[in-house]
Amino acid sequence: MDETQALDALGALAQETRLRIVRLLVTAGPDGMAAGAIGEAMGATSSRLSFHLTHLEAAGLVQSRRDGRSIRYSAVYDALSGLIAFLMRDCCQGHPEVCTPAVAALSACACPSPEPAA
Amino acid sequence: MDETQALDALGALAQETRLRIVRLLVTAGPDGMAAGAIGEAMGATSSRLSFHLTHLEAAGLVQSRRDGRSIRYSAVYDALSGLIAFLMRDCCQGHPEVCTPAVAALSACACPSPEPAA
DNA sequence: TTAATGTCTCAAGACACGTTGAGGTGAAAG
DNA sequence: CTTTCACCTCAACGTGTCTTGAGACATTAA
Repeated sequence: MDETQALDALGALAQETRLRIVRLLVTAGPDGMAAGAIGEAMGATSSRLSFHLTHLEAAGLVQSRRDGRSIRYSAVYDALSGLIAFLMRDCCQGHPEVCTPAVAALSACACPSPEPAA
Repeated sequence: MDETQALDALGALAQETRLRIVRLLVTAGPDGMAAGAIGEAMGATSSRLSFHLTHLEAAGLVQSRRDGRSIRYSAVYDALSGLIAFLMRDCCQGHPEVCTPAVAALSACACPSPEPAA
């Protein structure tokens, strides 16, 4: 992820409704949710919801596919992990003060295998 | 870090000049840099720079202290790591697709000790 | 076809954001 | 004390963002 993509992603996440949508879709898993279900969870009108979903999709954070008369939205995990990696990149240039607490927070979660394939 | 703080931090980072300032200050280390040196690196007028530095300080991402006739700004590492932890929190609820690549990216860097004190 | 459902598009308005330029404040030097 | 330097504050302007409401499009059922 380059700076332009990171700025798009950060801008997309820097809005209450959109941040909640992404968090909702991440927990919803790969199948995602229908737009209507998201709108109900957000308490947003269809127009407002569509605006934010379009914004998130343009930023590459979510993707959509039609399913019958619904449209299902799901999180793009690569985009989110890419953004996190982008934010962590700097600290590795001799200043691990950012990385270490982040990894500690990670380890405190229930992630199965926190070590890479290498 | 709660949602409100995360939104402030994301909004502060979602702007080219501010994102570059933060990245510059993270690599600059705990001593930080004088406002003038930051402005020179950014190619920004003093007014514009001050606006963005004030914005970043209000978001808790940087802090300032006077040093002679200069004012030195430095990154607040806790805020950045807190934001990253906030973004990674969701994935741990059964969907490690976000965490794992992020940790892999971390390990690919030269961070000395990627395991917490525990 | 007609009707109902789910979602998107568009225009308009209110509001927030980023930049600029002029001017002000605090600290050091002569 | 006056000047210079480094930086901040303020008002104003153009631009972008978010919300709303009306309407259109696509899909399915009767």
